[in-house]
Amino acid sequence: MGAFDGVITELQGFSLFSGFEREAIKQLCDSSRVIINRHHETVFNFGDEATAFGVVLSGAYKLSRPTAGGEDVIVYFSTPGDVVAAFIMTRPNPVYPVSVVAMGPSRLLKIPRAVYNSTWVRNPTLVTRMQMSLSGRIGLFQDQKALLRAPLSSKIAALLIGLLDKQPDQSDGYIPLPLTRKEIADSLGSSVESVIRVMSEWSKRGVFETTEKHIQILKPEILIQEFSSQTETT
Amino acid sequence: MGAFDGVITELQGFSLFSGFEREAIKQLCDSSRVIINRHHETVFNFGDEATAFGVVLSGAYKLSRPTAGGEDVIVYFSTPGDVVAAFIMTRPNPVYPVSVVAMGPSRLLKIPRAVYNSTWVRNPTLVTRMQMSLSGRIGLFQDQKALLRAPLSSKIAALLIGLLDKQPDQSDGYIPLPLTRKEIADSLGSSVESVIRVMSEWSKRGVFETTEKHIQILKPEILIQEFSSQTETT
DNA sequence: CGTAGCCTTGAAGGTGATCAATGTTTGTGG
DNA sequence: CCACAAACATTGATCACCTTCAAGGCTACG
Repeated sequence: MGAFDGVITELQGFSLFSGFEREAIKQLCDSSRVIINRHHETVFNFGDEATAFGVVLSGAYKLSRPTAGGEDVIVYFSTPGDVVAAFIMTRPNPVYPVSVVAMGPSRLLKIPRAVYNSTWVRNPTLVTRMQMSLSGRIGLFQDQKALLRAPLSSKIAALLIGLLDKQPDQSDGYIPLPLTRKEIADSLGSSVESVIRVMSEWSKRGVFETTEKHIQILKPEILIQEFSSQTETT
Repeated sequence: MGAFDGVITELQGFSLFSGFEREAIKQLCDSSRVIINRHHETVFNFGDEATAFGVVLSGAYKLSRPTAGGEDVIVYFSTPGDVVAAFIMTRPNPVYPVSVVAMGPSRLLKIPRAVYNSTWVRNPTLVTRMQMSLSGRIGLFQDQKALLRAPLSSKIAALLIGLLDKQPDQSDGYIPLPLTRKEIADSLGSSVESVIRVMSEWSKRGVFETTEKHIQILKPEILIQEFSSQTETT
């Protein structure tokens, strides 16, 4: 059990477990394992029987599901501290509602379903925190829905600002996510080409820089203005 | 307390409370009141301090929130048995994330926030059911996101089928909702005119009929085909 | 060193938004 | 009970944004 000590310390740093005793966390993570993933590796597959859920320890994972057209939609970007697939653990015969794929080198604490139903739901504090996390996710969906009629540039700006807001330290504008234009398009329900046209423009203006591993936002003001104002020539 | 007996029987009929003892339900509904609303009456206002949540008893309520453009987006249509605003009760100083407005004559059981935090979260069965309801809502959002690139006709078809699926008895294609084209547009992030153009076509073909109080779907096959197939001349 | 995935740019076309005008229904108060 | 305002429904014309299709270059990885 010594190998787990570091993990428990990591978990204590997440708001989900903040203030929890090490011993309590250890019980909540009974029989769980740390999964180490490389870029593009899949942890859970859409439609598979859901036997476990996870807590993101480091890196990031994208949650996606197929559409009728054969394309994929990215539903959510999970960053450290996020819980994935936990909310369906209480269902009778759960299947994964999304695929979970690593973005860059990432680590996930994989916890058996039985632990959720025996231990997690019995802990009132944890239940409350989970509900807050859940309602936060719903809030995100609602925010996105409110942007349905906004121009594509607003949606991209909102996405980037949203990702930045999730970072522990947002002051430097650094988003440690290997995010491709295709993934942005899949997340917004748009086409790669359109996303590129908007972002190249910003890139020229020095609004941000991207490498294959991260995004560096240099002028967040422009993004904020973009998604709050309706009248913009781009 | 006799006046409440009928309400408790109603609640027992909802999946949220199925199998609960009358006495248990009575405790969960401590200090709550039945609110009777007419068409267009507002129960909760977006941004107001959230002091209570609700359970829809009869009729329906639309959940909407304003957008940057001054328009409204309809986020969800609540029907009997649905819980509204419950998920934010555990937050420190909650405000309503949506406005709740009656669609036609409706009744809502309004429960003080304190009851949620003292009684509801202590009941493991109820917590599990709430989480299932919540994850169902998230599933809906994901389904909608998967349709982002689909033509408007598919989105409208999916909305109607979704509403029909929520009805206790769906076999007759009857949806007891006074749903306007504008509300459909606001729910899909589209314009009234576009919605009308699609629906008039269907109306001519006898796919459905609408009155000021309900929707009668006559040929669900056509709707199902519309939103599952990608190639359709309409 | 070849393939696959990603990025980029251009041209053409379509779906749906916007604007405008009019008809219809509902609810309200005199 | 009538008149009027307000909300909803409808139809047409125009236009913009974004998609689609096509083609080429770049980089990473086996």
